[in-house]
Amino acid sequence: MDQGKTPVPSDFIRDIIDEDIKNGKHQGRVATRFPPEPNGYPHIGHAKSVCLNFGIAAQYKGTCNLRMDDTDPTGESMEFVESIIRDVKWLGFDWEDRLYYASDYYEKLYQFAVHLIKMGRAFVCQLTPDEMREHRGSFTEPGKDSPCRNRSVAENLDLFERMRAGEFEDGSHTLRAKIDMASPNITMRDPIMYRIKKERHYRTGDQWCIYPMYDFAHCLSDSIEGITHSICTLEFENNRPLYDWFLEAADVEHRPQQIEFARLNVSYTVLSKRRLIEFVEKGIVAGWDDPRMPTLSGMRRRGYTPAAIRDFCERIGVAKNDSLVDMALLENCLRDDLNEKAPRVLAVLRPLRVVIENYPEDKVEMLDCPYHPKKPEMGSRKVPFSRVLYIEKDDFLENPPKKFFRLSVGREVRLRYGYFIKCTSIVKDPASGEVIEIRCTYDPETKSGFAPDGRKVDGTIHWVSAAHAVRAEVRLYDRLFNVPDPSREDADCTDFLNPNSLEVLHGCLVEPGLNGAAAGSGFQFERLGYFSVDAVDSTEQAPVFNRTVTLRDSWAKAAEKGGK
RNA sequence: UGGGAGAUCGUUCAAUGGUAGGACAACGGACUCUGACUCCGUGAAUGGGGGUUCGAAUCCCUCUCUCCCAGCCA
Repeated sequence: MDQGKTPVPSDFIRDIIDEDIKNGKHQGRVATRFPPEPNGYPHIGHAKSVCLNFGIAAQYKGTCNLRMDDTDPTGESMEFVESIIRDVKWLGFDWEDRLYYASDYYEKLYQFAVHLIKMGRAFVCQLTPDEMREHRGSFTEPGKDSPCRNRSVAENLDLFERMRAGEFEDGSHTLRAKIDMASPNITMRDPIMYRIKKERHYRTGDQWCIYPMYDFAHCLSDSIEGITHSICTLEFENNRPLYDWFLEAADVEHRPQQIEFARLNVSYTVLSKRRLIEFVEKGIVAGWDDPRMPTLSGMRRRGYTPAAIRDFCERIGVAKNDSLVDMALLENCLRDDLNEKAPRVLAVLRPLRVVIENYPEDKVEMLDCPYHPKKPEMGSRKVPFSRVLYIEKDDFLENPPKKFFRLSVGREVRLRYGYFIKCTSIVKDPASGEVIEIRCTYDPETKSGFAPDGRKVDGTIHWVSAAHAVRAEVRLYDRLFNVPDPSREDADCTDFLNPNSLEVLHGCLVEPGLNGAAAGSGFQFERLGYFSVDAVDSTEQAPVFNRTVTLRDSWAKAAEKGGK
């Protein structure tokens, strides 16, 4: 597993832990957990939590458990469990043998519930959902006690047992904590602990028809596992008193501490699981691993590296402010990592034919091209050079503006790791007027990349040999949305979908060495960006590339400004 | 509206009574067989108003704004 950069641990959570250790709380032990509900694929927002929890555990030489918080059978599945396991592993974290499921605690939780009933702290309620809502009151008005609130312990015990036995219909009965219907914190108004759902659970099957609610299950699961610091997101702040209440009421010896931090938001993307599910179901994207998705599986397929994501999670920091992190930071982290690791190769996305008139017809030279300009240890490969080449369409302009460093009639450029070539004339399609071929001469003395007479060229462009190049399909991805904060702009953020988030390029040409390159491997196409192999066409062995991220391009930026 | 939480460069995270700093973004320059990379530099912030103090981002008061809570979701 590749290692990321060293963590820079300093945030309010670590301050709390330092203080706890100083005070000997939990005997100085640190135990965290990452507790996803397996009802979707994990995304970059989960990565923040994963890095935080596992990072803290590592820093304090503690442990971090992976726990499936599967207390609601609706929407949960083994497919999602598997995606979580795969992606957390991929990120580079190891929970050793500590993979747990809240569903494994169902019996224990049931016994805790029985205990609460016996202590007179919970009761079976027969209010309908509508009545329950009505009894709950509002922000400004206190709630009303349920008529069932003062049942005897014996009756509650009996009813709860029968709930478990399946005697009642969904929604007809609930088990509720007896707290305070007048609490200003609505979470504390006799919250539901168990509901009846005669639904098959992906792990426990039909064994249970009552399922514990989050607030009841989570704190006790933490306690069972000996978690010391239960780190969750800000929306659970209101639930913290309840977290503590259940721990106290259940009379457990171990009392974890809940700490909340702000969840991640990234500009131009949406990280709401509900919405991601919607994109998949509506076919807005091709699936959970669509390279445009902010899911870890999508990002992996796009060519993101675990190290880049870990680095990002460190750089964004941990705080309690609502924040919207600039996508540019994520891309910067990725470029930082890829810049070190990605081999450089030659590829042409939009080919323009070049004929070198003074180069022999049948001659082929194998030019030595290093894989990384600053890392000779990465080695090199031989790339064929011949009379007919293809260059990037963008690298030739018939009427170049002043600061254009590339090819134009009468101008000379260097072919990367090749020769200087000079454009002598162009061939146009008589019908469209489009430039379809450019004719050049080369200077045989410039093979080293330099001219013996010391003359310089403005630009160096990339190329492939026509006779040797491999055809490839290249998919260019862009942000899924065209507003920075789609989820805050409107309830239905699909109004802000970027229609150009995917562009498929056929007829791209890559250097021969990329023939049959392994799926998942990543490269930098010189001057074009970072690309990763999505798949290899089984019949032609032709690679299909995803563009991982673009290179910074000051020319494009200048051109964009100048054009306006 | 009741309760909870938060407000620092464009963005994000620091600074916990003593020179407001880093990263990303922006801009400028140097270098360059990738207009990349790298390096150097510049501009840029304490939500408003009071108070305490020799000194306040930090403590107090007040105002404003933002987010979360009225699922038998998590």
